[in-house]
Amino acid sequence: MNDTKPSGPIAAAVALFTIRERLEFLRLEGEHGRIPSVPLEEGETLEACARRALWEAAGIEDVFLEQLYTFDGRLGGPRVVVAYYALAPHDRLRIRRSGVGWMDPTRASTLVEEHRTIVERACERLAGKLEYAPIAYQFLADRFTLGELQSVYEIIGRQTLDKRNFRRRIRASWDLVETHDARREGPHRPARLYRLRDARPPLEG
Amino acid sequence: MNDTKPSGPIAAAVALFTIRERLEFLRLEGEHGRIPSVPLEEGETLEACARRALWEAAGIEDVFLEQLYTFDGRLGGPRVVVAYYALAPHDRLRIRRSGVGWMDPTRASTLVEEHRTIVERACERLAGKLEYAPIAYQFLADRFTLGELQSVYEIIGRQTLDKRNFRRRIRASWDLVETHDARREGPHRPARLYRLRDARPPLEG
DNA sequence: AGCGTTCGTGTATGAATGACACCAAGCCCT
DNA sequence: AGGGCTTGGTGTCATTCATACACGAACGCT
Repeated sequence: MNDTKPSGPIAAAVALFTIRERLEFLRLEGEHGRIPSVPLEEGETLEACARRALWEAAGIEDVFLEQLYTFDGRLGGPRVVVAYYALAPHDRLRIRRSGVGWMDPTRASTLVEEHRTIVERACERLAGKLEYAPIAYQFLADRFTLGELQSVYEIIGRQTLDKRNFRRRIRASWDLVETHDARREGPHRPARLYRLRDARPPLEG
Repeated sequence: MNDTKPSGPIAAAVALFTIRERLEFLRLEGEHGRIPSVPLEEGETLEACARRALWEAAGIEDVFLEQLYTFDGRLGGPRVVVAYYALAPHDRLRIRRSGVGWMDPTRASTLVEEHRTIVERACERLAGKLEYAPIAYQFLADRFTLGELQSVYEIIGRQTLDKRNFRRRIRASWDLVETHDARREGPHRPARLYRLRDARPPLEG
């Protein structure tokens, strides 16, 4: 967590995103803005190392995780940094450490350069991947409404979408299962709950 | 090049592809099938290391190179392996070392497992990227015919394409410049030569 | 009972994609 | 010189896909 502290030659860094009104990422508080990052240990896989970074920084576990890119480390830091991004529904995250908070990725410029680059590239990957892979549900609970799903797309894509066209597109490209339950929330018609068939646990895909 | 030889904790490995009738990749000869791979040196960038792997194994330089994925190394090898894939036109490659040859990627199963995985994932990435990025020209000379370009798509996609639809698609999505030259080759009508506007040198993009 | 709010559905139009056939230009051979 | 062979180069039509758009349904609240 400090540039001058000696560390192993390889580290994993994780940009964890969640949605709470807006898209946000997990940021370590401190003079130099950083995201969770720890050196790779003996016998540890890269993915395990990335998960440990989240655990040690924030006590967070069980999130969707995908490798993003590997960067040349900076002088005084690790030799290389393997960057991951992670997605999780906000209400399933239990932050068990202090010293972390959420930040709008459009304000990533306050991070140290290397971590800013990771957050920016993760945003690009995320926006791109929404278009061709069913990952948006990683921000939602196991069962979700189509309205919630549409919100994820609108927030990440920064544009409103037509409700009917959106539903047609999702139904065509995702393998959704309509449950018999609905979510009632507020003084209006309840929304049907769906789940993804074969929704795998949030492991690397 | 030998599992038991000590090496640094980080290595770069490169799957170099070219097209010569079929899609082929550069393979090191020897009992255990391998692709070029060298440990990262002090002060060297990952990309430079990947280029050095190609240089030391085959005397090849100046190819298009893109990072693919970073793997956990296997016991006895480097701690992590940063995999790259490279593309180059076959006739611009000068192989200046012995002990290397070309192999059909569908026969990658004879490689050591880690390198087989790299070749397979590189093929997937390549096929996917053809659909949305103008990289196919990396297999061709600076100036190329649309027929040559179509061949690249057909070989990698393993299916024949309609000539007129292909040309319409490419003209719509690539920024092509029609030169005033043509390539005469064989007893038939010469083909117009095109080049890509802003065709950058084959560096990482 | 009426109001406010979100949920949920179909159609009509324009855009993009896929299928399809012929003449042109060159070389070779007779 | 003419005919044959081979690859280069072009347009239209049918289908599919994407976009724009409006209204009744179900609930809670007052």
